[in-house]
Amino acid sequence: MQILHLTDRQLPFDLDITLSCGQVFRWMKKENIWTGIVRGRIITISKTGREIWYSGFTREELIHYLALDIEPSLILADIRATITQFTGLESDTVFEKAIRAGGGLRVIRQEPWECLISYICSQNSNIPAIKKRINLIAHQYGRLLGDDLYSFPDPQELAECKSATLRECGSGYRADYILQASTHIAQNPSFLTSLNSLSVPQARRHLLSLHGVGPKVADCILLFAYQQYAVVPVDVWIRTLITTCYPQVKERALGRKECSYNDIAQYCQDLFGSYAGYAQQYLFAARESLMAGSKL
DNA sequence: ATCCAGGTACCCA
DNA sequence: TGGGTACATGGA
Repeated sequence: MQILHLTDRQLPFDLDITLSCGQVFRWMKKENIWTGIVRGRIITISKTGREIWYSGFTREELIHYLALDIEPSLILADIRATITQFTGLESDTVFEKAIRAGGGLRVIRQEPWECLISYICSQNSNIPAIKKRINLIAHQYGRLLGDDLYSFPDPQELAECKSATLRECGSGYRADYILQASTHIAQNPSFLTSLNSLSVPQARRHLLSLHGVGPKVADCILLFAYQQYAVVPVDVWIRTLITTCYPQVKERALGRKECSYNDIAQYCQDLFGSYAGYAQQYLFAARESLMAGSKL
């Protein structure tokens, strides 16, 4: 067990929100200790005040995974400046409310492979169901690491499994998506790492070529696994929240019945700027209180 | 019981 | 391109 003391520049940091907000699905909290599996290793993290107690990671790995090397104040300042520039207003009530609720949230650095499968699994499901599904897949196909904790299966391991048993993990119709993506990655081992050297639009096109990966899933992977902080995944919550809190966005539908995926994403990028994806996470994490506040 | 969820593929005009 | 629908499953 090691200790990391957070500096002023690393604040605010909220471990609970960061690991439970629905960006990553396999962390579990028991008696103030979070346990997770990253790259086949068991990791524990807990936080009391400014001290982070951890095991399984080196200090550098911990900082990298939790993105503690990025100063939240700089991100916040950038987003606020863009809001002011775009709206002409001094501050944004909705965004500030989200920050008060969850300003300590960090967008963590996930492994591309597990992130890809996780978000294929996520479609048309609520977060508790997604967590259960992914944990069942790890339990079924991963290696036992100890204490009922399993590694996330690698592409070969998943590619070799049967559609029917995948469905027993609660995957439903997503089983074939998982299978096809696994097969593709197993046959093209450099697929995910090669995305690092591509532009965002190119990387997005590559991700969209996978069966079962649409715009929302591709954008989640770009944001969570490739640190493309300007990318804004648009799920049903964000769509509802943006159209409710920022009704001006409907002007962008231009004769169409509803805003398109891209209308919403582009509006967020115009409003929040180069950290729009980060801003999206703040809004997503605070969605209940924000929607309650807007009486809808 | 009914509705809905960090959507996508597929079809049609 | 935009609009509609089926899809398996589990949570609330």
